[in-house]
Amino acid sequence: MIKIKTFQNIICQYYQEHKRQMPWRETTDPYQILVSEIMLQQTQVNRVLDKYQQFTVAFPTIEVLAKAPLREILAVWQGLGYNRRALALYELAKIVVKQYGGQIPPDQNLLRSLPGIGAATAGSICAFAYNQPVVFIETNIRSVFLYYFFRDKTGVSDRQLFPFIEKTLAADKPREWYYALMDYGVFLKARMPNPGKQSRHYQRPTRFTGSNRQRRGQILKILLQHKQAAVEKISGLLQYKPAATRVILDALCRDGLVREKNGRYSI
DNA sequence: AATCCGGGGGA
DNA sequence: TCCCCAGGATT
Repeated sequence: MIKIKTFQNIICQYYQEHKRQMPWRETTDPYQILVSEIMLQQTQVNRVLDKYQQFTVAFPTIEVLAKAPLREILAVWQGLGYNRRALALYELAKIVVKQYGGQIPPDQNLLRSLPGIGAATAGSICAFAYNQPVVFIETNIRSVFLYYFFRDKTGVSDRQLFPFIEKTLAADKPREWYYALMDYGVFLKARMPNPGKQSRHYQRPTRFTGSNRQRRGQILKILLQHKQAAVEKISGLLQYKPAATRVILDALCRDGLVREKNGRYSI
């Protein structure tokens, strides 16, 4: 078993020489860090960079975001994927402005109670925005600990990993430490088969082309281009059966991303 | 525990 | 083609 100090030195040394620069690492504004964390959920860094800049320019504060029309928010989000995240962020902004005086709560449990924020994002915000020595895990961190402490093991649960994350945590500089861990995880995955496959929680990606969620994205894009439209119109543009198109539209309505009035759909 | 939810870059 | 990404919510 590798010594804790040795492990820490490897991670820190790598970080000193190869740390990645990102705009959200240059700020301590909790709102901007929140935006980046939501965007980074299941989304690679290089695809977030541009959207993050656009979004934080269009909605520079949480108060501005809370007052913005959903349509404008989704318009900026368009192309990033998982559009529910934009809606959740919007709802979160309204709650924070109304109930927390506009301050993003510096507390894991409070954060987790907010829409679109789970354990990983709550931990990230506490570490990166508030420099708290919290213990959390996400995909890059997972890979690092699987590689160094569970080599040749399979079916490893996060519960088994947490004690190691806690023991090795550089509690005097959690923000930098977690940046370093994540950068190292990216590095590991670039030079070997994904260690994440050793995780009990690993799931193979499902195909996207021809999927329901591809059509959801296409429908949202159409509705952003048209003020409103009936099922037949959307179905035609989509080249998809009207009945099936309606099923997807109704699901979008239930999610709160789309509205229906007198048979016409809009955002 | 399994599924659903977006979209794109890289191998 | 396949892989998988700073995950969360729902069932």
